[in-house]
Amino acid sequence: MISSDVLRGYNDTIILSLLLDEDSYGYQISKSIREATNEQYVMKETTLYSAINRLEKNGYITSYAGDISMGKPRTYFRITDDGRKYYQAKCAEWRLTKDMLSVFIREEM
Amino acid sequence: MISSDVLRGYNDTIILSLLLDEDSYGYQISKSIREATNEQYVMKETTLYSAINRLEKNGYITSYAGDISMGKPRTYFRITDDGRKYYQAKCAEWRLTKDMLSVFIREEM
DNA sequence: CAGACGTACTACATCTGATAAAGTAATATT
DNA sequence: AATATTACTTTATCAGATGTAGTACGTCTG
Repeated sequence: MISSDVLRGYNDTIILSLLLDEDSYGYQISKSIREATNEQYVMKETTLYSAINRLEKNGYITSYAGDISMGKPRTYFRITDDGRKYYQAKCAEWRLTKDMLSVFIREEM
Repeated sequence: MISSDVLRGYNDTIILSLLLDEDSYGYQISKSIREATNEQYVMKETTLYSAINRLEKNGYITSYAGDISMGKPRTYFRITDDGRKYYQAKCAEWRLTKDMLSVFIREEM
């Protein structure tokens, strides 16, 4: 089981990474994450939407009404230029963090 | 400069990793972290001590009075068997998390 | 030997992101 | 019209990080 604490602050990055490929909406984003991680990481519904709202508030994504499948119409999200920049910055930060923490992680004992 | 928020949940692991080598006390642990990361990561004083208190409360470390250098006597910390187990579990968790998140991190764009 | 100084913490308040529980909204189906 | 389905929103709570400030204990200096 994956600790959500270490991913804290990276849920936004995960979502942006998917939106780089194509516009998407809540349920599909959630599904993509599950599939990309072989069901290892399932982002909670409230975590997903609070991340989405934060991203939109920060100007990293924009939304537009989409088509209907069954039920309430979907809201699609598209990454913005600021979102791309933020994504790149977070990727760089992640690489630094990863290398740094690896100093304290031992393969075997 | 790395934000400790990124490492949230792994500050405990970092401290345990240092205590695997030798017993230590607050100030020295802090210094070791700085040195091991080439000053890239400087754990805040309050973060350090709150992590230490949490570790002790959870039974992952024990403390004993040490000698004096100048000022208040040091409290030394020693990792327990439970602490070793916890450390190993966190290392395993970290490897999983690292691989998982790497799916969403792109080297270049 | 009193007061300044240094080391080693502790207390308290605040912030952010994750998340549980529950509710709302819009549309299709029966 | 009632129910089901999909797509969210609202509200409240929690933990870990961190800023600000203060305390405790010892040495050093005049």
